[in-house]
Amino acid sequence: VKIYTILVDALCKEGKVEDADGVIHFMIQRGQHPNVVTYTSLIDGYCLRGEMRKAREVFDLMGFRGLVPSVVTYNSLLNGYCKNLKIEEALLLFHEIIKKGMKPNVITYSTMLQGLFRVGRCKAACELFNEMRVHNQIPDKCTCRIVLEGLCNNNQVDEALSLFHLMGDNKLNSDIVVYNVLIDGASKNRKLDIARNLFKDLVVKGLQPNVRTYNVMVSGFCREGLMGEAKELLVEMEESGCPPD
RNA sequence: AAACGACUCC
Repeated sequence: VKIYTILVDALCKEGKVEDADGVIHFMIQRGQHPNVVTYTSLIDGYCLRGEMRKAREVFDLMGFRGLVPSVVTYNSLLNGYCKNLKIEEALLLFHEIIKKGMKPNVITYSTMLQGLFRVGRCKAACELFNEMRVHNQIPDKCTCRIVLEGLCNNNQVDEALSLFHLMGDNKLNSDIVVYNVLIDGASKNRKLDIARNLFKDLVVKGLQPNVRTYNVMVSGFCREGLMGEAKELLVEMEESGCPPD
């Protein structure tokens, strides 16, 4: 079952969901019954393609077959709803997890947070962000990135920055991805001065800008028509051993 | 642990 499941998962990740479904039928014929992990992989496959109806069918089918969805199963389906902006379904599912007596984990919360931010429901997102600590789910780097990006995408760069500073002296400060998120957020909100400061700041902290950092800065400059500065950065990329892609 | 969340452009 394990080896078949690995196959199902790999096929799903390549978008070959119908092949994966075929493998599952084959498994059943052979008396090798798919388990929760197998079905979860298939659900994730459908979600990645935005086929939420099919994903839901598989989810329900699991139930009929007497399998109990795990928190990962819920997370996969939740992610599908969030990515496809079906926020009401996502919220329903989120509450269903709790009703079933399961414990949402940090990934559940992060996924839900991202969904709320994507539809512009910042207030609800921030409340959820507070609520997760109450339930002893400690936000990790990934959660923080989602929240900061969510704020930036909703024209709340200043709030994102003060939150970033509040989060202070932990691992976030040495996370280049967080800087990428903030720099991109600032420049998209036409606050290039802030972006420039963040860029300086990360260098001061001894962080190495990566290709994405530069891409974000360069497009920021271009957006404002500052082609000179954009070119300077391209040169800097070559010099610092990080050639443009 | 065989399954889930994160950064630019596309």
